Amino acid sequence: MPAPVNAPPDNSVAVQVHGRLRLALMRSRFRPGEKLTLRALGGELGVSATPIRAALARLVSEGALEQHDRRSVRVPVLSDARFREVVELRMDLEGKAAARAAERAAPRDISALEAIHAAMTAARLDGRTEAMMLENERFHITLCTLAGMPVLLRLVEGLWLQCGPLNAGLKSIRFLHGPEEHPHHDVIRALHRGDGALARLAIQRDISVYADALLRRLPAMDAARGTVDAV
Amino acid sequence: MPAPVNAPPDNSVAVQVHGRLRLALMRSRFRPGEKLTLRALGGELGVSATPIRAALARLVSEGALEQHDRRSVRVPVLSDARFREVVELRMDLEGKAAARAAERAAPRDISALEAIHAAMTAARLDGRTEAMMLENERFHITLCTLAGMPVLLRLVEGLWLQCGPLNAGLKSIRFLHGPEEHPHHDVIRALHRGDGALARLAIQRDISVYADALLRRLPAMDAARGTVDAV
DNA sequence: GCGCCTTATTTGTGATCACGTTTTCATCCA
DNA sequence: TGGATGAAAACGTGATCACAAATAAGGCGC
Repeated sequence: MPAPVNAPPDNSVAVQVHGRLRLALMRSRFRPGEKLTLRALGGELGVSATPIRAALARLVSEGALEQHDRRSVRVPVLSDARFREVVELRMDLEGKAAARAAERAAPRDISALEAIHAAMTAARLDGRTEAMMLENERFHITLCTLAGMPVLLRLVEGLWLQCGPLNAGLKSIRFLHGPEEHPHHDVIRALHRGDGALARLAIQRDISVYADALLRRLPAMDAARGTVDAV
Repeated sequence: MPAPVNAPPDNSVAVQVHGRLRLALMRSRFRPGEKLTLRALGGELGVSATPIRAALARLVSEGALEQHDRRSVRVPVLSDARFREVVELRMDLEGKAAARAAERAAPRDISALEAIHAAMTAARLDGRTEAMMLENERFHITLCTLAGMPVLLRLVEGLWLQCGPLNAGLKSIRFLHGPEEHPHHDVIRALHRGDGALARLAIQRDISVYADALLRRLPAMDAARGTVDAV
């Protein structure tokens, strides 16, 4: 076919590709260090190189991909130190967002947050790990939304995208704490009380214990899936 | 001409355009709310639409531009609240970077910082405001580099890009404090002593007094150059 | 003189092509 | 058999084209 004939149904093809690649990145569909080529992705997704180029450019700017030299974009390797840095920044930024959210959240906002955590707990009990992690992300992002700070929200989303590839791949981090003593409950309690300092501490504890558990399992994971040894 | 004939001299045309647009944004060459069109920019820069598209996509992802609906990227208006938020985040993030830099900086790093501040002071005394603000940015960015936190550095660069358009347009903010009591001196002193807490406070004070002065002059500036009233 | 409908221009988008560079692979000589 | 060499395939890049949607312009009826 010589040109696009039918109307774009919902959104631009480029943003669709961007979303699909973003999701694939979050789920570790690509190995760290893997080189992404335009024609291969285009053939796989059934589109030409143009929207792929746009999507890759955006992902590079968002920090989700790296371009070592020009003419090769790669999935970042996310070293140990880099992961620690992302976690530290997340604790600062999400901590601030939680504190601000506690001072602003309306009851219905808190209810929405409780619903998300309930869905996450349900997925956890059913063993649907991937759905659980998706709901976990929704919890954190929604909390940041409640802070009413759009610039901060963008920053946090970017950090999630960067450390997203690590989250997938692990299967059972489900027994860090019992369902009743999950740090999210402390966050919700703090929101109900309007206690900003408590909300900050709670979300920071949540991030911290999760990251620590991830860091302990990280060497084993690296050994399991073969990371592409870079040039 | 039907196709690119000569070899790319130094860098890709797309990144050149990206840099030029980024610089133009920093210097307020575009009015807030102005719509940027592919063909117009392409004609102005003498390139086709393709590299312009890539550059605009990157700038949108970096937060330097907004796309209200699809098929129209605009220069953000940067409301009062948004500017305050960017400043608050800069204080947090650059404060952390300064503290970390104080614990890590080698003497030659501090010397480089002093040289930048000297160049900035010279530009200030000569009345070269634009050069002064450029050196000021170099000071802040270099300080963040010294923290050895690449992710944090990216975030701060993005924040500078977002509030950059405001910095230009004002001419004489030069008399906030005498040349000897500039907050940068406190930062450098703190680096020499390896005092992280002091460095954080100093850079935060620098950001704060500058932002306050800017906020006071902001309504007058908005009245002066006509902001494009959005649709 | 004013509002609505039709037409013309503009704009973003995706596909395709041409070109230069890089990488890969097969061949050949020592 | 091993390492250098040549050709060929692959890749990114920028220009160009065709098309759809949106905006602007123009003309008609009232």
